Amino acid sequence: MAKKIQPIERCDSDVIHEEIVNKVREKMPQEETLYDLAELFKVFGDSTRIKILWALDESEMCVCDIAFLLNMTQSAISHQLRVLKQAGLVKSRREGKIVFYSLEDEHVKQIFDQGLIHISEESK
Amino acid sequence: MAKKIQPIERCDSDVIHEEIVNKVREKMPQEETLYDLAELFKVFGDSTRIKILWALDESEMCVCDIAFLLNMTQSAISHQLRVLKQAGLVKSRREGKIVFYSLEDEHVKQIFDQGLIHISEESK
DNA sequence: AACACACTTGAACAATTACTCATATGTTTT
DNA sequence: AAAACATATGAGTAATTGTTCAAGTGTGTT
Repeated sequence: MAKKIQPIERCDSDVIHEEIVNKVREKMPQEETLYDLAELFKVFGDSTRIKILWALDESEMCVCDIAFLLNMTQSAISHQLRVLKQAGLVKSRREGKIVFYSLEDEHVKQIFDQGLIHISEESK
Repeated sequence: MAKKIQPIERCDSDVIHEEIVNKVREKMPQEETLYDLAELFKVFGDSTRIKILWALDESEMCVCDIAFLLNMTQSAISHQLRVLKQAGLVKSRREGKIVFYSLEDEHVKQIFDQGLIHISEESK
């Protein structure tokens, strides 16, 4: 993305909404927390990764099986697994030549479910 | 992102993992559902939008107040509000010159909370 | 040792994206 | 009607990202 910043002129309704803005500012979580939260959701924001996570929620799988399941190259899957691992969403275990991946914890499913609730509401 | 596709050669462990892959494939939701889910999380995957959503969870606000709160231009905020509106996450209401935005429903907070749980687990 | 297999990694490229800037729209005030 | 304000929108741009391709690492087999 690009750069942020710059001094912003406040609109004329300043006086009117001053209190609201101050109240909201007080209650906002730390900048860093919100950034981390965005980073986490960014990881969920790709259909390949969503599919991988969904698959792993069903069963531990090796890289080549995930690639086969999703009809993608091992390389592409491996790159995405790296992203998922860095986000702390999956873990791996080597068994000879094969590396098995599985979900790191059960939060993934819960995050999915909340998303699905929104989607199903939407399509009404 | 680039394009997907291509015929993928299955790895040699075919026979061994065939059953698992088939079982997982059966249980996977529709392609479109997973795509929509990724699209939804993509919207959450930007810290500006996360901040806007968080602010609106505290209080209905007009564009210029959000811009002031986040120290960004009205234009930038307006562009992001458009994205949020298209995703069905926020709604707007005009009052004279001013347009007030608010959350469309209460799912937003719940999706946040799940994300925060993951983050706090992570930092242990 | 040489080879094959499962996976990882780095560079390159196309597609996407978040912002800026300039301009347009809609509303109120004069 | 003209001017001012709040917001929206389109084009342009720099940064980011997901995939491909080629080459690398690690493990088992011959």
